[in-house]
Amino acid sequence: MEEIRKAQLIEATIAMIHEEGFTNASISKISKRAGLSSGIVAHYFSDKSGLLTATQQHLMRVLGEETKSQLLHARTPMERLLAIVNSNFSDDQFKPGVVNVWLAFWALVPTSPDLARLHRINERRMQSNLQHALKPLLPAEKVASTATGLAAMVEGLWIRCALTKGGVTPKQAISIMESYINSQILVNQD
Amino acid sequence: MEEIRKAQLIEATIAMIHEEGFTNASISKISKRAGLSSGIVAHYFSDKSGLLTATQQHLMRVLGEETKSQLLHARTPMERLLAIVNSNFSDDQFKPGVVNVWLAFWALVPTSPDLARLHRINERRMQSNLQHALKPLLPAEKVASTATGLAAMVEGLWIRCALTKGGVTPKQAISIMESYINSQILVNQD
DNA sequence: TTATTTTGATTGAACGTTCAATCAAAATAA
DNA sequence: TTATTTTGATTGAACGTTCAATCAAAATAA
Repeated sequence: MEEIRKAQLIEATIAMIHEEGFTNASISKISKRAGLSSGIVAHYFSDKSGLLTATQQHLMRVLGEETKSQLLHARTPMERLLAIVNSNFSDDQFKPGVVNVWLAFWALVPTSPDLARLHRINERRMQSNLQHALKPLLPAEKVASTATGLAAMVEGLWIRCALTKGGVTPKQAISIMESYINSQILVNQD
Repeated sequence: MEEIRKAQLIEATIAMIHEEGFTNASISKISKRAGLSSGIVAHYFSDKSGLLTATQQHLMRVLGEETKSQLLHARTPMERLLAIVNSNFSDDQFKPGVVNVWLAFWALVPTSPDLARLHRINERRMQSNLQHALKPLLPAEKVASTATGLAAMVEGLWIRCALTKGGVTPKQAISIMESYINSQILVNQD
């Protein structure tokens, strides 16, 4: 029961943030949308910020599982890199509700220790995944900085895909990142 | 008088968003911080969203002037590229208030047509600046995509510098972007 | 004087939180 | 079995607070 309710409320939170924006997603609207009463949020998440933290945690878990599942089928280092990149640009990651929650999340990181913690976890996981995949492809001293550059590109291109309709498509974004990876490998081999 | 007051209020907005976060920056706190009364905001900006739009516009103008000024001293195409990159990573761009306003700005773009407009303007200016600088360095068909990739890296690395203390430094960020530029040039020349 | 700027009290809506009350289901007792 | 007790999920009204917006009045400038 508890897990069902939590899932309902998290889903309703994403939907409301999508429909009315982060600022207008109130507890009463969210709970009504979930078909539940307003008091239930306090019962399961103690307060509003608990609900928002849980919602972001949920999105990070979804992304993490998508990455893990794509990594399963990857055989070569290059396939592993593309698996990581692709999982960040899957359709799931561009559902409008998801986009708005991630953007609100970043905006709240500077003032919420809980969210700052989540942010750090997410960044480290990405960095570690990329470094592991890059290790066989680059000289040791280039691995970390290239991983950081690629992680930044993932973030920056994702934001552009998400915010600018009529701008870069996920397909173009992936090709730009492939070009970055390939040129870094090419330049560093000899 | 009007310009003085507007500047005071914008500065107070940035300060309050820094000190208490975007969510808690109310009109009364902002105006008190500026040493003025609460009604004055409506007088000069018509409403709160007008004040926020003007604040973001101000930050974009500051960044634009920083870029323009750095471009003045650039002689070669490569110097022009680095001027653009450097202006995005100057100390001014990492003042905590400035960081929080930019992050809140992105979060509000999906629900505010005014801010979406500002966002598009900013993105186009960056893209155009980068393309102009890259044109002499790359084959024509590579210019646009490399500019997009570089713009994304600027954004992504800036977020990392801003949000993750103890993470990437602006200096490292710039070196990562230089490496991207150089490898793209090298790979594409023959 | 007249026009402009500024104040700050006031309004009313919206919000997050709290909590006593409800109720179906499960556990226990007879 | 049937009756009673207990649990825990859930409700929804009430509370105090905060907020953006309004506006008449005061202050200031021209």
